[in-house]
Amino acid sequence: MSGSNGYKTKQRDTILKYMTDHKDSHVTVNGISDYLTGQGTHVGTATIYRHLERLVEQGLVRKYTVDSSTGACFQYAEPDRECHEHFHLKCEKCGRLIHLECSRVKELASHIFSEHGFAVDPLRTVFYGICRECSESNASSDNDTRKENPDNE
Amino acid sequence: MSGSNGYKTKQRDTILKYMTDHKDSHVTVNGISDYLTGQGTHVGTATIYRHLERLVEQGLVRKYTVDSSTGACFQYAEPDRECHEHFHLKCEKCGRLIHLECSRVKELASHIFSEHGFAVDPLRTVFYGICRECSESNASSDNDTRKENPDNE
DNA sequence: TTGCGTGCAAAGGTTTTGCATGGCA
DNA sequence: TGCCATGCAAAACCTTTGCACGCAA
Repeated sequence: MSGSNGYKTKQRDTILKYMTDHKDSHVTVNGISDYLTGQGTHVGTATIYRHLERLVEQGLVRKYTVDSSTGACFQYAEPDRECHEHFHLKCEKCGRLIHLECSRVKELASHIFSEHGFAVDPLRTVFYGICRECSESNASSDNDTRKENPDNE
Repeated sequence: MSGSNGYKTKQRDTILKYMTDHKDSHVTVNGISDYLTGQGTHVGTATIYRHLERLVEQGLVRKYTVDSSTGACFQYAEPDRECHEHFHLKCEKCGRLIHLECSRVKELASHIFSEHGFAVDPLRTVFYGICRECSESNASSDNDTRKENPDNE
């Protein structure tokens, strides 16, 4: 347990600011790097990885792994309200990652815990299926949108 | 949606046998490859990937992604049981796969479809978390009950 | 014979690591 | 001044893809 969070550097502030500015969506290391480079505030990839890893350890950032062939997703976790738990829907057709902020899902997690003794981890749990757009366009023709980079809304 | 499962080859049988022999634990591509090579039945990595991908599409195998920096995990799913009817809980501690027969979960799937337009696929969706036994013994200090990592490090 | 399956290697992508340098405390 | 942080590149992985050849049907 190290009491210090490390030095306060410009890169640390830059990354943390980016995370808090995008706390409503999940981001990738590539996305962060590209954005910062575009802003003229280039930060090395290794530095981003190292900071993100530390932030995850500190509980300030959550790490999602949707697919093993794509990269990891990160999202800022507000330290105030830990109840900010939502689940993710992953469309197997277009690869989109949808945030599901729904009380019913949280109720189910509570039910599974109280009745079945299983503590569901929202961080790891992803619902796989077909999203509305894809299921509508699926009936007519085949859209062969392979699984690839998730968008960033 | 092709009705055929492809040719019946020696490699296909070998991989499928390995999966059914290890249906109580999840395995990695590397683990399969190493084991088969040790047995003198070498199968190319690409072939393993291609077969696993097909088996996942057929619903015979489930694919887990625990972490993006490690590889994907696969586990055989018995076709006998009506696994399309219920969901699965995967304990991240002991690796056990729990079949959850619960109407509340099905209700949730219906809710997500009707309200959010997303058709959840029960075959692919797995709830990650900690099972009752592991959370009870969690107070003590057994941390790594990994039974399926022969030579990781 | 036809066409899929296989193996090997190369490619493509993500994440980690080594090392010299720069910056915080 | 002493370390930690950073950047760059290389390394280490995981996974996919291309292509020639083999084998099932």
